[in-house]
Amino acid sequence: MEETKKSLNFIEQIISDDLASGKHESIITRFPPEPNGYLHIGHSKAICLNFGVAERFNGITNLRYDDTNPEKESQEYVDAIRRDIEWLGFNVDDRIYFASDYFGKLYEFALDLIKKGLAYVDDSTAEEMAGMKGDIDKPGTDSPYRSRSIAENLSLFEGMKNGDFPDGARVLRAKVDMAHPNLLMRDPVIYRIKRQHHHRTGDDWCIYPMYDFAHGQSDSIENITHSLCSLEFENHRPLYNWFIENLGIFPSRQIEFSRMNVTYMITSKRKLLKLVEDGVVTGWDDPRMPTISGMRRRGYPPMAIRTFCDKAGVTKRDQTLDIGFLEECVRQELNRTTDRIMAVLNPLKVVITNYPEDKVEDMKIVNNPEEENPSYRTIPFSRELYIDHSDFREEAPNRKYRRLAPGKIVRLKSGYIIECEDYVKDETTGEILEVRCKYVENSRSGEDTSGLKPKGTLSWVSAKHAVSAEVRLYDRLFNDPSPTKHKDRDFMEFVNKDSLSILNDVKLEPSVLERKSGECLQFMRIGYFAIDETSTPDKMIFNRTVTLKDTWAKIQRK
RNA sequence: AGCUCCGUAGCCUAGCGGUCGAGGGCUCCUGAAUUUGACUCAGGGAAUCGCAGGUUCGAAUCCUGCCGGGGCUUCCA
Repeated sequence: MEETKKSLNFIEQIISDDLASGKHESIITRFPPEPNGYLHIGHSKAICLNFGVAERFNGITNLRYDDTNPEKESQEYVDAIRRDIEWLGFNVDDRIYFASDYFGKLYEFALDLIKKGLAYVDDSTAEEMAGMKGDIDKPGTDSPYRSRSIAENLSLFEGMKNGDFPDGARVLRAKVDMAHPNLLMRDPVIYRIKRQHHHRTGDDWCIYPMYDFAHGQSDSIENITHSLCSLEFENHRPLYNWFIENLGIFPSRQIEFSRMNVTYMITSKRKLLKLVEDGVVTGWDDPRMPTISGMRRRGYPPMAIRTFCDKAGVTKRDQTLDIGFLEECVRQELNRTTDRIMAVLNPLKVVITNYPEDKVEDMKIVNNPEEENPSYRTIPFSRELYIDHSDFREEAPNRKYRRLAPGKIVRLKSGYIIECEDYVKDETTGEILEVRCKYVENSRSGEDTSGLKPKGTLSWVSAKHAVSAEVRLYDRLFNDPSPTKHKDRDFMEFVNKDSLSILNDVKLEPSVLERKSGECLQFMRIGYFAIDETSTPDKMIFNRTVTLKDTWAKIQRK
């Protein structure tokens, strides 16, 4: 059966046309992060787009660090960015570049512009320049230095490069048009003096190119055919093209798409940094962070993030995706890949009164029923078990209730059917301390001849075999879907104070001790949990990745 | 206000002049099945295609105007 061809997004259509018309024989895209922060969910869209589109059209993608502002950049970020991209599953081994590698060429480009009479050294202060820039509806005025001779510009620019002038004393500007309706075209600054140690070029340079002078030319140097960026750079495109035309270099084409927003998440590097610095979270990789490293630690599988980005699509409209959609992608991926284990978050002791004191049975249980050829393991069953507090009520609330209550029977998953006879309650606190049940001897899972049909199935753990662990329950970091969209309120006001709650005595089946750090498991009937990187066999720590869908909770809410 | 981009259900998206009395996904609702109230399956609800004109035998698709929303006035990227 022919699969219906997936439609092309608008960028893929452009590429497809360029290939069909012969404008390009093959394509090259690039992902150009500035190494001044960690990659987040928004970047993952750009990554998936650039690498995905290249893959689709048999092209290639460069990772290019846009490291032209040493003030904020560092090797730490360079490493983290690469790790995140590779974790998402994209190979960049032999295609890693740095804008800083082009500083020499960029300098030559600047010289070329000066010689063509298209760039000049300006001695004005930043304030003076701002004053001459004009306004949104007022044309700017020419700088008094705009008409300097080529020779003077050449020597002054060389002086800038040689460190003859203090930081900020002069800048190199492109000579475009001070009356241009697009503010970015009013003689933009293209080089500034900044004595700042660069993480790669060290102290080789004391002048650094601005974004507009570095980005397009770097694209061009690498023969990038399609330079995909977010909408905020739309106004930069005329400048991007102006430099390429006037320099007469390879014409890369910039195409803008809307960036991805996700409800209850923020994607401003500055704001994320504030969360880290203020100690709202434990670091860039805190499982509540929308960073790729945070999502990794949380247990989100890379494929889920990729699927999410692919399903989100690529357009130029403002895009705000429901965080529930992301979580659904995570569940879908985890459902097919994770093993199910027995876990009890809030342990309540169950004593099987008619089960022998010292008897232990190995019960067979499937690891992951979604696999084509499922494998099995065993878990111990004994007289004293734990079930979850939420699975017992002193009285069934309604006919839909399928769990345990006095007089009710229930199936213990992969174990026996039990009937509740009695329970022990602390009369002062009202807390249920213990539930007493009888098991049905011929109801053993897989060989049940009892004929009983309990409505509910509970998860359980043998008390004396249980492993106690810490479980971190994460909730959304903000309690407002768009914390940064309020004109009169700071996003920090919306931080969810209850975004983390810790359970210290979660009971797990003993097989968890064999699981590796980072592994994600389904706690049956509860959710997906990833073993934290700080977890040890002596003290296991799990991060809740996402809950399972919970229809019962929905019914109760009504 | 000047430039620029965008406007299809609560959210994302398909659509490229007739096959659209607008398709898909998420969400929502109902039912079936179930040793996970998960997964799966069946069905259902939800869209004045921003508005108004125009072109055309025919417009979500083309044109014009209007309305609404976003971005831009850093020696950041």
